[in-house]
This record gives sequence, structure tokens and C-alpha cells, in this order.
Amino acid sequence: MQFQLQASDGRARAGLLDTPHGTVKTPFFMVVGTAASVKGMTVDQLRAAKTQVVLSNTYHLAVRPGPEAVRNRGGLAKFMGWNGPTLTDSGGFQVFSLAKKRKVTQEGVRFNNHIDGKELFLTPERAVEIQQDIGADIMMCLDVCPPAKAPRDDIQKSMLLTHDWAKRCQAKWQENPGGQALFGIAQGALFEDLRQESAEYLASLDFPGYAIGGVAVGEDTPDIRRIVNFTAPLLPAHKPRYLMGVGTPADIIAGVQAGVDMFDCVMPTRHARHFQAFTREGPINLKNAKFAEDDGPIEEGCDCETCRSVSRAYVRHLALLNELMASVWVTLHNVRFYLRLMEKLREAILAGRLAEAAGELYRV
RNA sequence: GGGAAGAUGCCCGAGUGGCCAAAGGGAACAGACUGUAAAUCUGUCGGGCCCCGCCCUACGAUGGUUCGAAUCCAUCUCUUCCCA
Repeated sequence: MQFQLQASDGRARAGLLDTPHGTVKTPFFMVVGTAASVKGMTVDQLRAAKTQVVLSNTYHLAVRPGPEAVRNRGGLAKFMGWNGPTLTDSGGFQVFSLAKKRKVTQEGVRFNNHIDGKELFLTPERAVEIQQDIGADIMMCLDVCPPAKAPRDDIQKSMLLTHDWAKRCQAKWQENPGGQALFGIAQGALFEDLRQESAEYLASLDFPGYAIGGVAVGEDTPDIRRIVNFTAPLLPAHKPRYLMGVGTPADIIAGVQAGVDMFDCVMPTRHARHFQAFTREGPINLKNAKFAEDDGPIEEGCDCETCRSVSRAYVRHLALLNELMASVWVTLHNVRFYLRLMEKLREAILAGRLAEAAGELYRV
């Protein structure tokens, strides 16, 4: 995997990332399609929104339809009809989100899956194997993602285990790398010394890319900013940096300014299903009565299909009736909003005017 | 014409003497959501106020029984069903 830096502006960077499914312009936002589906969008719509990378999940695809099934259908990108660049998360986030359904040992994570309770034992090696079957362009190391406010002791143990697993993932991956890249994930929660230790250790392993994990798992926004600002520069400059699971448009702008190249978040798609739309002026809830007679688009000047086609009043009407299309219309807008934000951030970096642009892009 | 059942807050619907401004749904109104167990979850939801408490108005209408009634009695109005 080739990563070429084209320009920088402060600590922010713009570059090109080559994947087996095409070249990606950085910084970029990955649309989340956990189970090989971006909820509420067809692949044509993803392309129309200028999606670059779709993210899916090891845990979910391992549970259903199973890694072999995905492999036998030609791999994730083909299976879902997307045929573009993809990344799979390792299941590390489910250590956090499915805390009640798993048990972590030195060996790995034992899940009782959320569908039928059947056991899924994810070791670092198994997580890589599954991701090789799924066939995404970028795989993630299995990590241990603790809640941000866990005691320091737990954070440190999780970090050390994550380091051990990173090494094991890497060894497994190197047996048969193919065209896939494997990224390491730094942990350490809100402790700067641990963050530093984690970043340095992972850097020593020499991965094709590095992620900041354990963020947006219960901490406040200022803490997210602080840790991202602290950690991003510690990750190798010539490799892509990925801030996992973040975030709000403001978080992303701050992340780009801190030197992060890759983002993903469920926010645009999930919020859309809850009728919350993103705009330059901040999020709006389209179910609110005040939009009942609003004939304008969700966002003036937006080039998405929704804003070109229907009004706020219409989307609110659909939302009140819980029409499927209400969620679809907002999803189309929100995804395009995020992707367009990234396009503009990249343009600003290339033009060397990120600082001015940042304030205009999202006034919240 | 005869008989039966029933009328509860915006809607549906519990409640059958005090713990009832009245369960539970729905609607409406608002909020939350950050590597998706989420088309989910939470709050408000008769009115007013000096709003962790008090005062009004309320369970078809009117009158009555009772210390006390959505709950018991009488009459009336309306609805549904059955028989002619």
C-alpha cells in the first residue's frame, strides 16, 4: 500500500493512498456499512455521494454470513456490489460495545454473539484470518477498547494486551499479506504517557498505517481533542493516520488539523435514521414542528440528491409518518455532507488555507 | 317495538367507593446518539401557580347516596349488537 503526501498545512496533510480497489484522496471519511451494507443507501447512491471507502466489521460479518461466505462471494467489495476500496474493523470495538457479551483473556476475546448467542472466539490470528476471507483493502489489528473512563490500571492492561495482539496480528498477516494492508491501533485512553508509549511501540512494529483507537468511548469533547492532538504527531508521518470512530463534523475538522488522514463514524447514517441532518450551522432535527412549512432544502447550496429534490417540510412529513424514505433522504444528505466536508478540507490543505476554511465549513 | 352491552384525557384502552389528574399503547412535542446489538432510546404529555408542593377543571348529561364517587342509585342523551 502506497501513501503519498501531496501537501501539508500546519499539521494537516493531503495525500493519495493507493489500494487494490483504487486510489483514495486523503484526508477522507469512511462511510460505515457494518454488515456489508450502508444502512439506507444503494451502491449507486454511495458513488453519487462520492464515497471513497466503505467500512465493514469483522465481528458482524463473522457472525453473519460468515467469513467463508463472503470469500466465496468474491470478497466484501464484490459481495456488496460496491467494488471500491474497503476497510474492516477488527471486532475490537465490540469489546467495548458488547462488553456484556464477551470475555477477554490473553488469548483473545470470546463473544456470545448478539444474534443467537453462539460463541465467536476472536484471537488476533483469527481476526486476521477472518479479515483475509472478507478481503477488505485495509484490515485492522484486533485491539482491546476499554471505556475511556476506566481506571488507569485497566487502561494500561488493555493497552499492553493490544500491543501483544498487534504483534500477533502482524505475524499472522505477514504469512500471507496479499494485497491487503494491516493497520495497528494505539490505545491509552486519556493518559498521555500511555498514549505515547502505545504510539511508540506500534511505530516500532512498522505497520502500513496507524490508528488512534479508544476515542469517543465515553469521554468529553475537550478530552477527545486533547488526546488526538497529543497522539497524532507521535504516529509515523509517512504513514496514514486513522482516527477511529470520530466523529462530529467539528471533531473531524479538529482531527484533520491535528494531522489525521482517515475517519469513520456511524453518526451521519445513524443520525439520519433519527431524522437529524447535518448542516454548516449545526445539526437540525427534521421532525421538529418548526420545519412543517419550510420549503427550503435541508441545506442551502448542498449538491446532494435530497437537497436537489425535496424540502425540509416534505422530509418532516415523511419522518412523522415513519416512512422508510425519510431516513433514506436524510442519509443521502448526511453522507454527502460529510464527504463534501472532507473534499473541502482537502482543497483547503492543498491551497494552504485550512485555518480560514475550517471556520467557514462548520460554524458550530 | 323488545332486549343486551357500552359511553374514560387528542385517539385506543385499563380502572368498578378513598393509595386516581386516572395504568398501558398510539399520536404529538422535545432531547440523546461518535471504530452500529440502535428505522433505537429517554423525557414531557388537562390547565394554572410562589411548580420536589398547592389550586382549579375533569372520566356522556343532570340529580342523588356517601366523610369521600370515574367507580353506587335514578333519569336523560347518544352508540353498538341481537330479536321482531
